[in-house]
Amino acid sequence: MSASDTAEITYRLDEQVGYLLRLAGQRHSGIFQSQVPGGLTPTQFSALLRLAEHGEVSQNHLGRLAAMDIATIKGVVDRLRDKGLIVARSDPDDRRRSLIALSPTGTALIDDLKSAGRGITEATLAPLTDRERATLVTLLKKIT
Amino acid sequence: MSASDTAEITYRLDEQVGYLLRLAGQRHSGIFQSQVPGGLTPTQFSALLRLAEHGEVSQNHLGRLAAMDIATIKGVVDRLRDKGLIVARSDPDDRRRSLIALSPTGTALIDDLKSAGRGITEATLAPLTDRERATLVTLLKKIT
DNA sequence: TGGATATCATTCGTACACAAATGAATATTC
DNA sequence: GAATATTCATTTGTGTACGAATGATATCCA
Repeated sequence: MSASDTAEITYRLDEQVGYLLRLAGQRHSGIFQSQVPGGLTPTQFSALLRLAEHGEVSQNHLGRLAAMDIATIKGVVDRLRDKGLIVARSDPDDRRRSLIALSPTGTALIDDLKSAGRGITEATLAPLTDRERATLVTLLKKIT
Repeated sequence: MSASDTAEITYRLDEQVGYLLRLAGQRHSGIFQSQVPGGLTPTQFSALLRLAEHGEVSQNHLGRLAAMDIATIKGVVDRLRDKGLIVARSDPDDRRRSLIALSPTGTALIDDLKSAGRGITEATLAPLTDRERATLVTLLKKIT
C-alpha cells in the first residue's frame, strides 16, 4: 500500500456534474431574470411556450409538457392566471379536468418571449464557441 | 420573402440550455436522493463537503464557498445542526460572526458521502462515454 | 475620535420542486 | 353493472433559492 492510499479519499466538489449543473442553473437564472419581459420566471416562461405549442391542455398535462410536478404546475398556473396571461375553464367532457389556454394577452406576448429567450440563451452560452454550444446541448439532452 | 418568413417565429424550448439545465438538474436530483445516506439534500451535501475542505468558517463564508445565498445557507445550517452534523459557536473575535464546523458525527460521515457522491456522479453520467463526461464538465465550468 | 462604510446574521416575501395524502370523477375489467 | 383501478386537481409539509430590509458589530479614514 502506498502512502497516498492511507487515509484521505479525494473528491472534488467542483468537478461533480451535480454541483456544476446547480451553478450553471444559477447563472442562467440571473441572466433570465434580467432579460425576460413581464417579470416571468423560467418555469412560467416554459409553461407559456408549451401552451403556445399545444393549445388548450389540461393542467396536469401542461405540467408534464413543461416537466413540472402537479403541485408545482398548480402554483405556476395560479400565478399566470393572476397575471392575466392564461385562462382556465373546466372540461365539459371530464369534470375532473381544468383546461388551460393562453389568453389574448398571453398570445400577444409569445413572440416577445421567443425573442427574449434567444437573447437569454445567447448570453448564457456566450463563453462558448458555436461548436461547443452544440456539443453542450447534445450532451445535456443525453443525460436528461 | 418566402412563405415561411411570414408570421411564425421558430423557437424550440427543448433546445434551450436553460430548459435542459433544469431537466438535467431534475434527473440528477432524483438520483442523488436515491443514493445519498442520511436523507441529505444536494445543498446540504455541498455544505458538509466544504466544511470538510475548509474547517471552521463563518456562516456567510460557508454560503459563499458552497454557492448559496445568505438566506439559503441560514436554512441549510439550521437543518444540518438539527441533524447533529455540524456545530455552531459565536466568534470570540467578531461578535457578528457565527462559526460553523463539522461535528464528530458529521466528520465521521464524510468518507461515506464522498463514496456516495462518486456513485451519484457515475449514475448521472451513465449515458455518456468517458470522453463526453470530461467534455460536459469542461463546458459546464465555462458557463459558470 | 467619530462619522461614513462595510459586513454579519436574521427575517420576510415570493417562487419553484417534489412527496404524500385526499376526494372526486372516469376507466377498466370481470 | 359493480368492484377495482386510474386519473385529476388540491392541499400540506419540507427544502431550496434569492431579493430586500433590518439591526448589530467592525472597519476605515479623514
